[in-house]
Amino acid sequence: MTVTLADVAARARVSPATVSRVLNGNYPVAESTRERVLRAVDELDYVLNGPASSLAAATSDLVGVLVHDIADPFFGIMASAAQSSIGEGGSGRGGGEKLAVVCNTGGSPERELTYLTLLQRQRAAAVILMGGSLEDPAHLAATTGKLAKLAEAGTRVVLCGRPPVTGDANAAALVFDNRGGARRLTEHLLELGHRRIGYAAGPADRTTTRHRLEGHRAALTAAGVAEGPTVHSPYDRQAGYRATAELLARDPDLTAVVAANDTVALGVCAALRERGLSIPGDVSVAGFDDLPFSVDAVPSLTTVHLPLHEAGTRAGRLAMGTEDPPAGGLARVPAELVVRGSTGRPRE
Amino acid sequence: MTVTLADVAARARVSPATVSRVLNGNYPVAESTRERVLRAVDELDYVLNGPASSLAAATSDLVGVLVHDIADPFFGIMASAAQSSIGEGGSGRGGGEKLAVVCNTGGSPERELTYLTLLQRQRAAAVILMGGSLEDPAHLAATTGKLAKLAEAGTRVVLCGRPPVTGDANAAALVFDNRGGARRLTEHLLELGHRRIGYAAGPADRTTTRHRLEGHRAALTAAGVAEGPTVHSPYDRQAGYRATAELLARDPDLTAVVAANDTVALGVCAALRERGLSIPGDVSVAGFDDLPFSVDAVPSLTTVHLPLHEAGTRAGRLAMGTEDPPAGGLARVPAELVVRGSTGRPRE
DNA sequence: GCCTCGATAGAAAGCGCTTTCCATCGGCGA
DNA sequence: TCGCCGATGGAAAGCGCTTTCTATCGAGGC
Repeated sequence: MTVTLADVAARARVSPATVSRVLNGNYPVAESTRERVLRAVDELDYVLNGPASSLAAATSDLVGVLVHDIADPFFGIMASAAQSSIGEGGSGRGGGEKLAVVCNTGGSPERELTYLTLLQRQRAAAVILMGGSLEDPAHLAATTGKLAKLAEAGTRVVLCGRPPVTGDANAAALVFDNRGGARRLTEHLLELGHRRIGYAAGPADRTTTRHRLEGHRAALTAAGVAEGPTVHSPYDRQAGYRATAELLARDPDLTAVVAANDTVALGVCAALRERGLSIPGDVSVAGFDDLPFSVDAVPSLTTVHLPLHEAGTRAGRLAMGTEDPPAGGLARVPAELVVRGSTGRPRE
Repeated sequence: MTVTLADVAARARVSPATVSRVLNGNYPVAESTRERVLRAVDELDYVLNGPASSLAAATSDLVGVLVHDIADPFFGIMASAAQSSIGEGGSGRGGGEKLAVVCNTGGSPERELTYLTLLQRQRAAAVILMGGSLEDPAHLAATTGKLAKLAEAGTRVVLCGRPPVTGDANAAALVFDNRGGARRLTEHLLELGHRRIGYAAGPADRTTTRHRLEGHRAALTAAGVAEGPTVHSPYDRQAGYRATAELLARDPDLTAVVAANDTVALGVCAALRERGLSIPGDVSVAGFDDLPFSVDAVPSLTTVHLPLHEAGTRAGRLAMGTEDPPAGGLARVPAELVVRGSTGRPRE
């Protein structure tokens, strides 16, 4: 029914072994033979049976990319970049065509684990975990254990924007300088003269949230400025909207609000505007990530630029083995302050 | 080294066949036996070998989701919804755990074909194609042929936001009412009194572009209003920005600009604002899709709402076979006009 | 001119699972 | 009490490929 490798072999008048060798290209085959085989493949419209191939070779050409939320451009950009760089790599088995698959964990540790198991089951060639992780110890232990098992089974593990757990030696990690970026952002606000700064943070139990908050606090401490109100909430627009009400309730005289990320900042702006507060006239607003839309916001958003595309590309290369893992298994990705229109001097 | 099904069988003192049956659950196994097996699985930390399983069963639990651009929320939202509904479906083989993998074609027909081949190779259980297709006949023929082959091999094919090619009987299709939505949008502008309307269209060779443009023109024709300038460009912000310059050059007296989608509309707004034109005071602007950010735009965007989440969910269910395919294999998804702040009466 | 060696190609043994027969066993109707 | 049936579980034959391990054939080397 379906064409098998044996059919191709018969047609090309060679053994199945030879066909396999031509297809995988890691064994010398005479040019004339190769051509004959390729012609047969073409004529029969043969498609390799992936499962059979993976079974025999004990590895597949699947690369898993785990993200918290595909619909969020933060992940979309990284995932897309990773997928491109994975697609272009060309030396592996099966003609080097790797299938990069992105999986949406929804930020849930259970689904993360489920997907990791599924990928382990498929004998994935590599796994990339994007975005910060939950700091819940139980979750951390479970995930780390699973990753160790994957690594042991020959699956390459890459972390992108996720700090490695100590002892997690077999994963290459790309970590964003969230702390430094957040610090510079708050310093910028302080330099402008702000002294009452609210902070609309992300979920309390995420590494990313903690690091950004730490950077923010470090700047305040260094300047000897008292910390303003902080509200934790999810990484979405609604959250920013609601957090703003809370922030303002806690300190009606805020002159600036720092948001966990650009999306949250959008919500903050909407809430502020609704109360008749002008930006940055009455209140300055800052985001984080520098997502594409932040330049289009009105006013355009002061934020911290994260080279998401580059990071994703690099993660993809690491997963392919095209790029050597960084020394110590960990590379820092810089975060750069971008000053735009949403921040200014406080009034009076 | 790695634990195999045979190991589990030995430990549970049953045959491999029984273990397989317990794991796949489509055969009666005594409760006590089942428990023994599951305990053994747990104790040995056994993970099924996917390739082996797929090889023997001649099908895998992979579901491919092809999108033009993951980083675009339009696709992100649909893909994410599809992935959720696929993850929750629970009756298939391997415990019903399907692995929904999203693949980024970048809008390139070649990559689309490559991914389809890769999925065919993996014996995917289903494939979902999201977003309009290129209308290039060669491409259409190639893709249709490939889809036919997939269907023939038992892979379910679902189109979501992509019109089925005639004769492509074995695919279930969800099509957006792009024509109707665009028509209502332009009618809205006409009712407001606009007579000089520019159109920042998408790429000329996409079905989506064509349908939206057709709807727009239908409204104009019905009202007896002459068509304004139209510029084709990609579906991104930059494109909208540039298109606006062109549109204004062709007709400096435009009172409204309709954009191919919300993202493009954002670029249009930016360009307009930069020239000192107020929205909607000087020029009204409308988008399409109603992506989450459009409500946050300033002014908030008048657009056409597409139930992307619902469509994605439905596509996922169709792929899982959880939902019956629509009669005739084709279901229309409504597109609803949403009037917000970016459109108003033309001046004077 | 014979033997050795490099370059190719074939034979065959799995890879780890599923699934089609069968075999077995306890219970129930006659 | 005997035979038959439904409910379970085992044996074994693959699924389609990869990959040793060999075999063969020319070309040189001495």
